[in-house]
Amino acid sequence: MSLEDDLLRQRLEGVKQIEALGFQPYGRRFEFTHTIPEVLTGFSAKTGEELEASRVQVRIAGRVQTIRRMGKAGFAHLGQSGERMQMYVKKDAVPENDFALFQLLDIGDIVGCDGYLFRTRTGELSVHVDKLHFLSKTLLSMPEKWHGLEDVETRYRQRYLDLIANPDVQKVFLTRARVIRSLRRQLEERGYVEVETPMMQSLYGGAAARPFVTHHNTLDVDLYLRIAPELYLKRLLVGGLERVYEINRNFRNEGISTRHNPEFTMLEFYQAYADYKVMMDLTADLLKTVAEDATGSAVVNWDGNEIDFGNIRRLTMREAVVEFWPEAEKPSREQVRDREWLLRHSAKSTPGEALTDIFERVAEAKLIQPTFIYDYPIEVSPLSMQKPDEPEMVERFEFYACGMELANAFTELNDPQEQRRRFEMQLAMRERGNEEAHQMDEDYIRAMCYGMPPAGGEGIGVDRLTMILTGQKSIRDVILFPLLRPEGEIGIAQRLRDAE
RNA sequence: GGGCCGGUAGCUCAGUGGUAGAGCAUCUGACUUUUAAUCAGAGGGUCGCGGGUUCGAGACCCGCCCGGCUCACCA
Repeated sequence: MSLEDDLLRQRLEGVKQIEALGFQPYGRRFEFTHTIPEVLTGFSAKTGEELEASRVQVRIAGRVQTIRRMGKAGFAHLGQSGERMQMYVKKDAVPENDFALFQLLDIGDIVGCDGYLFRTRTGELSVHVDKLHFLSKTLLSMPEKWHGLEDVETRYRQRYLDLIANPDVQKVFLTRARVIRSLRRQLEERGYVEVETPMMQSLYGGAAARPFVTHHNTLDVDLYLRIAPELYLKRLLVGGLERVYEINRNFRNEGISTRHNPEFTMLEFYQAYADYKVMMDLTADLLKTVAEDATGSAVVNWDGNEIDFGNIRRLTMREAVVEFWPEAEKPSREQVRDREWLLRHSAKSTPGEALTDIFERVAEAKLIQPTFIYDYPIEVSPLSMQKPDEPEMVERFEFYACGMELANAFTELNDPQEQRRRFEMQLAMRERGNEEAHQMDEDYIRAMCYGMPPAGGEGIGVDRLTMILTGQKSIRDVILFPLLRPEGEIGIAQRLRDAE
């Protein structure tokens, strides 16, 4: 018999013993007086004498993290929301069956207790238990108390176990929630309206990426999971919703890496009568405030670097190429706008694609401090408006930090004739085999034919922003259930059946 | 997809060709203020899977599976 099956039998035997003592192994509603964090914030400052004088009675609940039994008494720590509280269970202070129950507890069980607060001989704030409550039995053994759960694969596949064993993981996801809450609040304060647009689309667009395909049976049509909500949000601008935003998932059928998950969360927002410069100023405000809301400071540490969201540089793409050129002899300002020079320094076939390619190779990884890169070539920007004085460039910026692209924004193209020409250019690219070229979206053009207000629009990658604000180096550490290959046979049902 | 690294007890990890190990967890016993409790004892392993080399493989070779990092593409 394997150890694990042996353990399962022992635990199931424990369930019967718990029932025999008159407790329910899987309990019901439990009304506590304090959460463990509330007890700690409320009473950590009190001395033992003060606690003795006021005799504070509490009822708490949590998961058993440690047990130290010493004959006719013992200690256990209960964990809740990443904090822990010690309980002291003494044979003559609790009913007989409660002490028997204490003897049966396993690490990982969920229990509650009544008792009064006191300080132990070593000074730890603890609950002097007078009644135990059993709430839920664990049948499997918990990860080791000192190292926690470190196996990365298990942490992602069984995130619940990761959250139990590694309190810092809970903190990351609580910070993620604060990031999203802050973004929502800031946009709402500026009059933005949250909307939901289709995740399943018969035409996909708004970005350059390969899609996931699915099928609707009744309509008998193939549908794509969206790669971006952009084209729908701009239809809403046409309809008169002048400030809209959506925070939701995009799906891109591309590679997986520390910075890419096939489904990821994007904030997209559009503001009528604005342009990319307005969006840039707005983004600077949003990012500074979201950093403060999520972490308490506009300055955060990421991979050993102080990242200051209160101080964002602004460089054109060409300036960035010059500044980050790896050799001592840097190109001149004239060279980085010279068609021949650009094509000589890249394998791409147009000057604009070449400039973008050179920028990505030369500058992107070095953009550690928060930076806006603006003025992009038209070839890589099919939905952006041209610069009035320089038609081969568009009014577009991206935001970079920690060597990652975090946001992409532009003055939205609202001329239907020009949009039609851009789509036709993309179709030509598609026919030449570019799978990621934009599809023609006639309804989008039709919407624009009714008049789309001038507007600025932007997308911000919420997962990557959260990575920086929580100091995580892999996107999987800010996504609760990142995509992995399906696991093989687990076999728990069979084991439970065998142990019954 | 390429390159590099990893998979040994429930967990964290040792183990460079010769009897599969440690700590935590588990089980038994002792212990009424411990806190990585302590003390005494015990059980627990298809060494990711499949081939091969060898008198002998956890280790060496080949293939496969799963994961991590990285490059390429993307946000």
